[in-house]
Amino acid sequence: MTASPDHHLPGAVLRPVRGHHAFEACVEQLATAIRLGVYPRGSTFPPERELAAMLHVSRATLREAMAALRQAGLIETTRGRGGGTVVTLKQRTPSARRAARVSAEQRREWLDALEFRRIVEPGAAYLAANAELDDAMRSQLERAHDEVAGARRRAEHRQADSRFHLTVASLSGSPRTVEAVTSVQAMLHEMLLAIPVLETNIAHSDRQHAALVKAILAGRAEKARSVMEEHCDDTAALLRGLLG
Amino acid sequence: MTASPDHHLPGAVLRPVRGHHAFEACVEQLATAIRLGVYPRGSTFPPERELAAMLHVSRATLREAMAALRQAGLIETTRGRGGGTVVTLKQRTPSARRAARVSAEQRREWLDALEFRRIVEPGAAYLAANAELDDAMRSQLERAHDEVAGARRRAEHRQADSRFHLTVASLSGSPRTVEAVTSVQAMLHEMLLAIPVLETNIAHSDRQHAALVKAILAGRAEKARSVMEEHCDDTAALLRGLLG
DNA sequence: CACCAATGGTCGGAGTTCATACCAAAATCG
DNA sequence: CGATTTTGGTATGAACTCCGACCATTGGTG
Repeated sequence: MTASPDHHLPGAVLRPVRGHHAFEACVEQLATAIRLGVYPRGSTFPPERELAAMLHVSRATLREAMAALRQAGLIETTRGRGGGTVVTLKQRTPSARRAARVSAEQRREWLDALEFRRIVEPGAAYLAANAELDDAMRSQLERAHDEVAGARRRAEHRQADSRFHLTVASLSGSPRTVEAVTSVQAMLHEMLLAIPVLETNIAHSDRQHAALVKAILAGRAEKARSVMEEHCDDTAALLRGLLG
Repeated sequence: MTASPDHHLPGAVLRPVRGHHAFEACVEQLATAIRLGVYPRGSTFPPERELAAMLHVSRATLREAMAALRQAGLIETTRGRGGGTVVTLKQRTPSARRAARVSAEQRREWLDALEFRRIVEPGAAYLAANAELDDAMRSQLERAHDEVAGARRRAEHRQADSRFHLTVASLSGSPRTVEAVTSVQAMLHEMLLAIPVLETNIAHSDRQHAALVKAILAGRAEKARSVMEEHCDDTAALLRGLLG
């Protein structure tokens, strides 16, 4: 029996096996972690050998990536006991001129990320609400929420918001879900930097966060999901409007 | 202002930047495409130069991967005009002894994939139902469904089922969603090969597929999603029971 | 039958990444 | 003050991957 594949599937399913170089992927992942507030300004990276192990690259490759981050002014390194790498990045607010230079390809990628975000973040909220959360986890969620509410400057608020979403994802207990949410949060961050948005309705966003926290802590999975869907839809509607 | 990161986030968010070698990733992706029925037995791969471009690897690396697949008996290659690479894999049914040797790490990974599947496949169905589908797309979906219904042998049915799910994902119009569904379908395939399951209720599964196709073609996004959720839950319940 | 096109196969050299070992700086401790 | 520990920094050789060019096979065409 001979058959040919449905002609649409190979093109849809096959993809670059590894993306760009290890070095570049390293830079990107660390820069993303900094920008999303996983390593806020003033925080320190794990020691090189440990971080290389976490990223599954050689120390040489990691060091090359670190050199690039230093060059970009994101980190500073000191040697010797008590030394290490400190994050120095001062977050920057969006530039009003960036969106005009966004390519059609970039636009498509951003729209795709918004679609995917609307799948994975509500899914994460649903799993988090269904999970058996211990007191430490519940505290993490409440603290992450408080940090958003307590953030004063916009860039600080942006990072706190990312950490909040990443915290929800981590409570899902699903590594694949965490990875998916990390990638969409990275893309969202990129979009919000590139697109000059009006101040989002932070009070409204905080109310949604509060409702989400309440639903997760109460174990109301469907409620958690629908609040997160609404939250994603609100951000997406704003960004789509500006992307055209 | 100095801060340390929430101690849970770096561990959750940082991940291997590139996985294993390009060569190994190549083998894995092509073997997965074969096993999921994207390239069924008797079908031919695109020419080497084209396939290398699709996977973003060198011809040399691709050729090494092809050599490994030949060695494994999955493909055969002939040179000259009208030559190329033909899939020869005879699908195999699950071995009753494999599940006993599954490591705890593998088990965790599989359970994670089931959780993630329950997020991304309903999400894909929802997007597909919301998408503007032209006649060609509607035909693809109906044909994929018919192939599942018409498959007689179990391994053939398994591949047709995968192609059906990949087709739904491709109709979502979201590359990230397609990638997510591809990865969970690959993992599901692995699980179903490793775990000796009782014959699933194919008639029930077909009814769920039919309901899903109907909902997607009618543009009923919420319905499509809930049917897919039920479909995922049924498979997951069976597999979880067997995984312990 | 010669030529051409469409495929796979091979080669050489360069770039990237890795593993291992060892050196240097800086802080702590006895 | 010397020894130790904890960090970053450097060097070397091997493995992996890539690129470009060219060769070989096979089938189609005029």
